[in-house]
Amino acid sequence: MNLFTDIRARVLEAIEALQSEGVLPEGLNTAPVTVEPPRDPLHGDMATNAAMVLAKPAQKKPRDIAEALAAHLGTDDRIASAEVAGPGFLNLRLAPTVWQGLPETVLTQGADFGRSTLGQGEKVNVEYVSANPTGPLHVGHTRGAVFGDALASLLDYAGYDVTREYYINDGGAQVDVLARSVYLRYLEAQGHTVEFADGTYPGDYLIPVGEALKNLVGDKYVDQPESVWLEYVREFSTDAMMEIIREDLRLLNVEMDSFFSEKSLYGTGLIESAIESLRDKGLIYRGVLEPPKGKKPEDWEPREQTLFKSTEHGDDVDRPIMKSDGAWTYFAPDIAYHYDKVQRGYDQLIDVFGADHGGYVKRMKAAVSALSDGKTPLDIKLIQLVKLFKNGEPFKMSKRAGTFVTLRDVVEEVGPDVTRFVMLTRKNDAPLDFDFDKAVEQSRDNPVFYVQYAHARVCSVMRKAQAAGIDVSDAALAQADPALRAHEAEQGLAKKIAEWPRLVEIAARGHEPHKVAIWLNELASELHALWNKGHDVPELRFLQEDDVAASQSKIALARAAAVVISAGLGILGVTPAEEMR
RNA sequence: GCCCCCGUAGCUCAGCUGGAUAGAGCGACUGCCUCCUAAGCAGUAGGCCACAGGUUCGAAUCCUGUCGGGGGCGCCA
Repeated sequence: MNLFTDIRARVLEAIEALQSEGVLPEGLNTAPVTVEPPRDPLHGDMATNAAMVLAKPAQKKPRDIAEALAAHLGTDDRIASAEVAGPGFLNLRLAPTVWQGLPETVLTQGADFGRSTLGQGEKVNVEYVSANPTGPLHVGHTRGAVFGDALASLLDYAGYDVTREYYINDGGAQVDVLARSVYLRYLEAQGHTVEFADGTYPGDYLIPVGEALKNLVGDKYVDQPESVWLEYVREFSTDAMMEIIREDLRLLNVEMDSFFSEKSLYGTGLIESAIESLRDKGLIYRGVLEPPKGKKPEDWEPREQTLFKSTEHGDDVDRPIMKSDGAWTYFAPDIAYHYDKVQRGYDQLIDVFGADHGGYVKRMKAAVSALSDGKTPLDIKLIQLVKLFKNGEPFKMSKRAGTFVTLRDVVEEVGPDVTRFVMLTRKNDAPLDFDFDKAVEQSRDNPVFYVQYAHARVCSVMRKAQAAGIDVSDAALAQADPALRAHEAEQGLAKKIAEWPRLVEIAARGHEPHKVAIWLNELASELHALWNKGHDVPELRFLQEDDVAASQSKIALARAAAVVISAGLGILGVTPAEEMR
């Protein structure tokens, strides 16, 4: 149930009525008509721009249209008043009974209040994390993991059929590097002294992998050339790394529906058929690219390569898909992978990349556009860096030295709930400061705590009420008398709650889960405010001494807020706290 | 040189598929605990929404340009 779309539908009815009365001409485009909360609550509960956007096509004064609409809308018993304001806004005030009745709706629908049909069951593939299987996940991956997971949940809640997918980059040279590094650890486990040259991974996390390899194959690969052991060790190592990564994701409560291996594209004809598909469209040719300007390419020399005409689909230059030695570039398997996604019948694709991959956005979009004949939209969300702070000091990491702050480090320090929430309080494309101290601080400026606390307060009231023998089951609260929560301040909270379904749609449409986190903070603020008003105005306290009916009615409102907080936190993957400790 | 992102209160940031007098937290100042958790609430102060044009009934929001910050730019993944 979305009050805003309900009322918008009512406005459109009024427009139609005016058309049949001949006041407005037929054939007006009503798509730009919106019904939204006004910036200033003094203007009312909802405002529509209908009169202003229709004024020009209808060749009438906005205020005249607004007056006519107001006359029609005034007859709806949900609408208490409709007044024309400013340049032609129509401000609507809803009947108090609408707000008083809201908790009943919420408590009847539970977590489904806010669930939307926006997605119409469309199939969406959200690809995220997709870290190279060369080591544990670090903080940067963590943000991508949390973002992708929350986005997937949000889209699911908004009515999409979502697949969470991880693309395993196990086909390139970096897994050979991994294999060599593990081989060194293997030799080490055999008692050899080894040295980690540049271009190997010196991290300690490979020590147990080397040992495990020793336990499995004994000394079979000692003193053997790479050609003997590379393939086996590579497979063994990537499997071990993926196990570590899956375990890291479990720590964050991220669960993938599907893992797609890059390696599975090689030698199976999948890359070839993807490229063939492009060739059929006349988008593959042999050619020589211009050198990039302004970047002084030291060893640049013209080479003829096999190119994808990505410029036909919005890219700046055409991109090589095959090296001059005839091997595929990394872009080729990426094309094949996305071709596979298109073939699997998704209506929409979303890729979550690190911000350092910003240069690949256009070519990937071009590829998907070409492969799907423009039918499958691809949205690429870039995740900016996470800057870590501890004791006010920036926390540095160095992958080269093998010491970096891992996902596990963060989660073990502050827990999955805090990790997830903090990472979702900023837009994906804005850098994020993550302060370990602030993240666990219990104060107003820690949004995790603040929202959790609001939920816990409601739970606290309910415990008190229950102890007093009051039935606070959702079923009982839904039956409570709405008229006993008629105070203006109580309606204020109800109005905030009523925004939830609309917020879900806005956040889902924009692929912006951070909006959920920010809105939850606002909702929590409304609840804390009402709570504190109870200090001065006893009738606003949720628990009314010796008045079961009033208590139930007011607690129903609080409980409705808690239900929505819980649903919102659920999308973010954060557990709502029952009490604070 | 080209492409992408960003520039909003002293600080950290919301708001951006155009809407009325631009918001929140922190910091500063002032109030509120005989009362469901003061781990909270209320209020005051603080702005040329980087700059200049354009589109529009209306621009922080869309377009163009300038300046400033970050990221990226053919065989590397």
